[in-house]
Amino acid sequence: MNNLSVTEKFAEVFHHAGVKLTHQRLTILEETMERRDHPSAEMIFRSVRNRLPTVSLDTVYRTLWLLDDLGLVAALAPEQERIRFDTDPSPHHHFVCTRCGDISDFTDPRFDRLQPPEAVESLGKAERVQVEFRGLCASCQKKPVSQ
Amino acid sequence: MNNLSVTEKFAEVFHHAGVKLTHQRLTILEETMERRDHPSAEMIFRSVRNRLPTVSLDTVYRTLWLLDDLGLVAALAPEQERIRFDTDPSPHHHFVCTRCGDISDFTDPRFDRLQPPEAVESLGKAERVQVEFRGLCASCQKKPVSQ
DNA sequence: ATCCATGCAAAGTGTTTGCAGGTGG
DNA sequence: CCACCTGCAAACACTTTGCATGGAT
Repeated sequence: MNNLSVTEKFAEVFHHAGVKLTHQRLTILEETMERRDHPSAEMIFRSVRNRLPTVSLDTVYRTLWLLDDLGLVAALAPEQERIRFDTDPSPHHHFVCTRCGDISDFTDPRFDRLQPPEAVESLGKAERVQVEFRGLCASCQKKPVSQ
Repeated sequence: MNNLSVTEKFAEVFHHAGVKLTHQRLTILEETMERRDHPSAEMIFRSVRNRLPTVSLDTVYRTLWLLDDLGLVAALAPEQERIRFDTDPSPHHHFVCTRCGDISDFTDPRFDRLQPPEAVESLGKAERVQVEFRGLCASCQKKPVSQ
């Protein structure tokens, strides 16, 4: 019964946003939500294809960005963003704008001293810690609706 | 005199790594280190081109990855890594392997409650915080020298 | 003199877009 | 039934690679 209510919740989110819940989208959503790694579009594409052999990669991309818009998944980099380099070797932290992708630095000694919890010890050897706040940057807040 | 010693320090790092400090590399390094934004390869390419009109984009790429290897800059995504999606809507944090790029989740209520310092308030409206530990994951530690 | 690095061009990869036909609400 | 969505293919953008020349130690 939990399954049912989860699907219903999805349906409601879709309905509220005024987008159609096609069976491609539902399949992509299901395959996506059941993962606990951090899959690329390609990885999701492969698992969706097992259930829906005719689905296309571009539909997976479009659907993932849709889910990102709806807040059901979180993209780990803003759309169309390419690799960037951090040129500041001293310890600092980031504020990332979820709309324009701009990354700003700030410093806070409290954060520099954060120690990895036990859970991390088993994952690997932590050499560096960085705190990331995400939200709308000042300049994107000023133009609320514009693209 | 500080300028001089900084350049000397670079020269020493290069020498110690057994790579040549060509004037292309020095120019790229200088243009890179003087930025405090988070430039893409293309952005660095444009500023280097002002001083060195014949430099090619692929040299900039190769040099940036070299600087990353030397620890002089930090790439904000592992090499060849494409966009990934976080499918877990609940609050959690990341351990990122700097070699293979694998992202693992862990939870820690202490981190969920971190408040943005004043410096962040002026940058934008923080909606979410995520702590990221970086280092070698357990499986990469086991194969220390491998490709 | 030798090896490494560069520039060029082409290939490669991941991602987006235009369009015609199909489908959900 | 109409607008939205899909699949296909082509376009696109960013990044990497092969190779021959040039340059540094």
